[in-house]
Amino acid sequence: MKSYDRLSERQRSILRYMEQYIDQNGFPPTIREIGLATDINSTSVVNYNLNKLVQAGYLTRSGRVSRGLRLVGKGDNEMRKIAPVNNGLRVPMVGHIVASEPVAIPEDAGHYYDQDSIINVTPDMLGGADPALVFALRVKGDSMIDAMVADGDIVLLRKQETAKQGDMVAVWLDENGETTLKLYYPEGERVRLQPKHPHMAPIYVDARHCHVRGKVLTVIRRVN
Amino acid sequence: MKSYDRLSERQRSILRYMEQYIDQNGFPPTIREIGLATDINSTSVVNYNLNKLVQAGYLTRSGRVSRGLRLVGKGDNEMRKIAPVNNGLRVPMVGHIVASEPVAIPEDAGHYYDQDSIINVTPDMLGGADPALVFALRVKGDSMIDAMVADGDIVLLRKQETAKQGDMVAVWLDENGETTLKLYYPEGERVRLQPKHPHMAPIYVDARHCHVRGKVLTVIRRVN
DNA sequence: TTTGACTTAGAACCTGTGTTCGTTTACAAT
DNA sequence: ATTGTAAACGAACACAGGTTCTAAGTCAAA
Repeated sequence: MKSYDRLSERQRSILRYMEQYIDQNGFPPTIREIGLATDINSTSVVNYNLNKLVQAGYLTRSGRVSRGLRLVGKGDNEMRKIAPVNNGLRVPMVGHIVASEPVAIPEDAGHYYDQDSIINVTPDMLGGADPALVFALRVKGDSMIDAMVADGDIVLLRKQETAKQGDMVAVWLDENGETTLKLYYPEGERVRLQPKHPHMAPIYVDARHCHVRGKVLTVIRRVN
Repeated sequence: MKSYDRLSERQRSILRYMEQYIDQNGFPPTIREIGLATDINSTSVVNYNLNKLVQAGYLTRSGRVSRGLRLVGKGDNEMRKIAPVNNGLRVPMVGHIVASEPVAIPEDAGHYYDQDSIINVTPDMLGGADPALVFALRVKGDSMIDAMVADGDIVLLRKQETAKQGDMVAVWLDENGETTLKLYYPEGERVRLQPKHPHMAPIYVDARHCHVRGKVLTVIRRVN
């Protein structure tokens, strides 16, 4: 994963246009307007490059709303963000975690996540884990609500096949044919999977049919 | 047309909302958003009043364009320059949010936060909000567990005194003498505070004794 | 009471606009 | 050549959101 993102001429051109457009109109342009102005004949390409710019930290987007663009770094007050700060890390979003569907865990080498699915995080969110082993999943459905994880949440996991008592892990259950997030408590032959929500009964499964995929490091939930 | 029209309360309300919204999001609101915020339940009425405001010279419109609104006399040139900005932003952690204790919200005036209480986040976690208005709180206790927020979680909030329907907000309740996180649903004289957890009964409070402190943008939970 | 200007509602309509997806090209590495 | 990946394309989709229309409620003046 190459880490220098030199902006392409196109991306620079988009920024230039946006700056001018906003200054001129008081609101950001649409994807199609950007395309027209920068000689891009496909909205998806504009969209693609906009996401690149978000990754590079040049702007932020409000998903699914028209003109939901915003240039980062508008004249702020104070020192707030002055300090260079450690750079963000980039973590691959390898898919969704849904009940009744296995999770595609990135194998040692062959990973093929598309660029769009890379999220930025800060080092402290990894809790010291090797960034190379960290991946992200988006939670679909409320099946993990008893683990205090809601639909749409993003979980950062560290790839590993074992777990310590009390770890919050993503486990594949042969029996149920699904992957879930639970608290992990090995008890000899069997494993107790304790929902995090108080007053909810634990699940017991055979240790041989319970495969740890990764340990949860952080849960991120974007609200609205 | 008599040009000396004093603005109606509604129209003034629209202007107020627009100003706040633009400041907050960097682009103007939609007709429907305006309606929602100013208790107008018909898009045509909003449209009607917007045209009035144009007549009165308070704003200009770009026909048949989404968010084609522009406050007149409002900063055209606000020094929006493209600042590369690396992926990290710094957000002050202003304290804890606990049942039965008020939250210290940072005031506009110059404030000084000590190093330890600053956390790093990435721009996309702010959902387009002005970084200068964002602050963080650490959740103490399980009192907000019905809002899917657990002990130890960090919540990123945007400082604001108003909220839209469905927003997850930090509200101060005179009655209970505490601040909590809930989903905000204004219903005329009263406010319905809906816990996020399904199958849990909402709380109803008098709108006058319910003060919004900030809107939750993101919830971050470090596991283990 | 009637009239007419002003304001509000609600729904229907339809274009604008973000999103997604299958495909294709360019280029570098193996 | 073969493979893998970044980048581009264009079409289709879905719904957000501006526009328009009909109807009705308010209120002051006649």
